[in-house]
Amino acid sequence: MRIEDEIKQNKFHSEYQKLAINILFTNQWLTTNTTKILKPFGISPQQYNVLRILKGQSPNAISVSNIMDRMIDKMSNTSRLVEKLRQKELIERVTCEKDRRQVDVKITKKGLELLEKVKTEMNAFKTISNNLTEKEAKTINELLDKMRG
Amino acid sequence: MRIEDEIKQNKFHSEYQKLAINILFTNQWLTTNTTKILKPFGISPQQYNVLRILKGQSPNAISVSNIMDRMIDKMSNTSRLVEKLRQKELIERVTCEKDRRQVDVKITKKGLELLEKVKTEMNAFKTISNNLTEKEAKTINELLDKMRG
DNA sequence: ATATAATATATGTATATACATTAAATGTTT
DNA sequence: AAACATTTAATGTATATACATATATTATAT
Repeated sequence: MRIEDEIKQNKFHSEYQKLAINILFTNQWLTTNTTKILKPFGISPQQYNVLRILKGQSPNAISVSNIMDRMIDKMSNTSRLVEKLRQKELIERVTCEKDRRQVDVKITKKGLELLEKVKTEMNAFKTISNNLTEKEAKTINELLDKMRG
Repeated sequence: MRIEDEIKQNKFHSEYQKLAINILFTNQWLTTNTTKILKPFGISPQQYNVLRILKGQSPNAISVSNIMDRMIDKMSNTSRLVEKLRQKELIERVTCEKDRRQVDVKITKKGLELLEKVKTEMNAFKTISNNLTEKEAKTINELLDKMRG
């Protein structure tokens, strides 16, 4: 559905202004869908992001600031997100011996198992790949990168 | 900067997965920039969205649910956002006489003046139009609409 | 060696968000 | 008209977020 109809606004100041609004709206659409998929698993999209970062490093541990660098939302409160995941036993947290300021974080077996289950559900959300060709997806990716400069 | 470098992830499962992450990241980038511009004016991006919707209807008033339909983020707590704006005297709120469940909301002179000042600052944020041609912006708009189905 | 700066993480706080529930007014059915 | 359903808005509540500040540790400068 056209963004014009989604937010009942039929004129935009420019194609650029429309693009800004379209990105905000599309993000909302995507986040709502993801949140719904994750809800039965008891984790938020941001916690999911952290788990996937940790899976990428597994079986190694990485520091909290290292996680932050890799997060989609840089402004997140990574310490508290990590603590939430620890309470659910999805990750482990140990003070680094070499630099005692750092905290080494590692995904647990339980965390990896949860990600596997989530993956099945995520694969069911095929709207994007149903509606776009791979070439079109690539075009958007290149233009978004160009846009941010 | 390429999304790969922004989040230090050099391989993606597919162009589609990369696109989902790119949209989330670009949204974050855009929201951070907008929040910074709005901060000196004491309003959040969501409050700004409501003000612009009301400006679009001005000098007429519209109901809270009507505002919600036009908002980028449909899940927002429009009642509370409206109340915040009323406290700042940027909008007025009157119970509708014809249907006493409804509340008619209208932007004030002060609200319109604030939007004018914000506009000047927003115009200074030219990153998008500097980095993309109008045709490229249009391409993304069309593809995002297509993507959501 | 001591003072100062820089770094890593955690905490405090106000606001925002998601979602469920409530309350009031209006519509619909019988 | 009475009972029930729907709509509109507000409120309650738990969690998340943004941003400032604090604390501990390590690095650097004097």
